[in-house]
Amino acid sequence: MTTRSGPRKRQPTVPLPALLTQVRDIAMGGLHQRLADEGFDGIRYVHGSVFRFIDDEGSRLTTLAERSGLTKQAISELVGELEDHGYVERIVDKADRRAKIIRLTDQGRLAQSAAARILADVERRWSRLLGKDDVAVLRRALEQVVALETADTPPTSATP
Amino acid sequence: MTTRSGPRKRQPTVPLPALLTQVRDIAMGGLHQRLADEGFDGIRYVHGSVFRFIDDEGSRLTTLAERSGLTKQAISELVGELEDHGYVERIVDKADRRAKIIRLTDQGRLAQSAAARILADVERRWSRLLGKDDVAVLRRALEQVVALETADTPPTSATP
DNA sequence: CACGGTAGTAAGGTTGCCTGACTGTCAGGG
DNA sequence: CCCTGACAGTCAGGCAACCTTACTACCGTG
Repeated sequence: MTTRSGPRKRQPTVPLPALLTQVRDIAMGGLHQRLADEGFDGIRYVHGSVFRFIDDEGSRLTTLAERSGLTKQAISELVGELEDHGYVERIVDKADRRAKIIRLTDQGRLAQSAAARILADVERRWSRLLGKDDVAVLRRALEQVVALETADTPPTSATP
Repeated sequence: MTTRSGPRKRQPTVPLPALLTQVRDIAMGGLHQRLADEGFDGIRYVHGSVFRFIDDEGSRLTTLAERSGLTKQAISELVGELEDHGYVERIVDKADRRAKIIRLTDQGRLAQSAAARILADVERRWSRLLGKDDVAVLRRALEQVVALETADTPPTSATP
């Protein structure tokens, strides 16, 4: 049975934050569904913080933490999981033996580009459904809000 | 120390889900900041699921759970917290003594309309910053995506 | 070469949910 | 009637995704 919503009173417009969350969940749901379909196993929403922020030559844990706005411990756990699934590897930095370079494996690179491709597909699909211009405006508007309203707020994780 | 992001390689465009999350967090942050400023104490993000879905005449726990997509237990805890802060009250339904009607107190109604007012302000502010039309398109696009992509997915919480 | 700073790890706590099991109440049929 | 299945809500316990505090190993500089 289909989640009866019952008769809503009040509530003329859906609050914007709720809309944003719903749309994000739709996009993320589609992304991870298709990643799983393509055989990329064990990738969870949160792992986006690694895939999104890692450099091609690899990055330090600390760097990933700074960029994602998470703590080193949080990132460390995510990296550990991705390592277990073979998407990244930790290699000791020979120039600074305190540090380890987190680097995508070949499989990791595949997953990363698959994710990018799928998200591009999602945007194209939406362009088809509601018009190319509207989706372009959507994206631009979101980017501008972030640019204008971010005095100095660290990014709140959020996966690709 | 302003969260040095370092030189990003790759990543031509910010992934859409990340943008959506960032914008939502900006809106929600502003909302709760201003609610706190206006003296509405103890309201947390998650409480939105109650304020958003409760009817003016009050609603049952089960109804709130269905509408929000959360479990009865989760909603129950949120309601308990709001009750502690005086925003809602649980009254036994005389027609069905299994049920309790969750109803906003006067203070709760104040908070609810303050939230609506503040969110409207946020949208107005963004209209000023990036053009009325763009924000209108933004909203419409989000609503359409939800409408078109939601076969039968229960709403994922998301606060007002 | 001592010492403050940085890279990463370890341990444990908090938040926001969930599942499963339970109590009390309702309503329809035997 | 009252019995039984369904429903409203609560209780207990668990898990995910974070966080803070505390530590060890290594770096570079004076």
